[in-house]
Amino acid sequence: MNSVPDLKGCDRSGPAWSVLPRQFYCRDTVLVARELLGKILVRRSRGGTTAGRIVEVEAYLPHDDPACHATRGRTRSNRAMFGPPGCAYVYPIHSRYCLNAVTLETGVASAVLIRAVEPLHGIALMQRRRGCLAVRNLARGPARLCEAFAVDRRLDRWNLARGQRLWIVDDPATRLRPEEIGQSVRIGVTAAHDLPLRFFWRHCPFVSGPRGWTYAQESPT
DNA sequence: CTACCGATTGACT
DNA sequence: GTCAATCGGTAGA
Repeated sequence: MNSVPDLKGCDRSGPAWSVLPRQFYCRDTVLVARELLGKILVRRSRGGTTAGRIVEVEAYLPHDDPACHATRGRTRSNRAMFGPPGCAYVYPIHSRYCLNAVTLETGVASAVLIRAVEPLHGIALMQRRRGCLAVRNLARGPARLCEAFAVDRRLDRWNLARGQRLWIVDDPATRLRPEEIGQSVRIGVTAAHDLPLRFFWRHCPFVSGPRGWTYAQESPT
């Protein structure tokens, strides 16, 4: 269950890629967000398998973060965020979907939004699902990503640590150095637009956002 | 029930 | 660069 035999063409000779365990997500949300950069998102469905490298994420915090969907309390719609870490939180917006990974601990609502991946495997399938040929645009943006990976509400609360249907694997060959990680304010949010909780792989063409942002922001701290 | 709004995208000037 | 389509979630009558 831990190997990814389907990933022809992007598998590398070296240590086997392992599914990120629940423990990975049971940590500080910003830390999880930064470490998710470079990991591989995998989706296996009846139509086939797609995989892509995570290059852009945003953190949504449990406290003092008005942009977090759970900031006004628990509802039927956002209950995934209050559930166990390591599960998916799929939220509909503008008749599309966005994929999050729940973090921290059960009962505390926090998550990492996966905003963009670099398509690695199953590109033809993504092109068909998206109705788009340009590889750069297949999964650049949270809703595009979900369409390319056939992620919808049925995967809300799905356990990403199971290694089935939808999961994330470590790629030991890819470790981002701190200077390769850019940081900026989150895109599109109206509340808390001052918090720098977006993290992305600098100089990566598969990152979303207005032109220039990719290279503009330096990471403080 | 209605009214408003959004963690978006793609088309267009 | 600007802008509107689109629809589920949420709040409020």
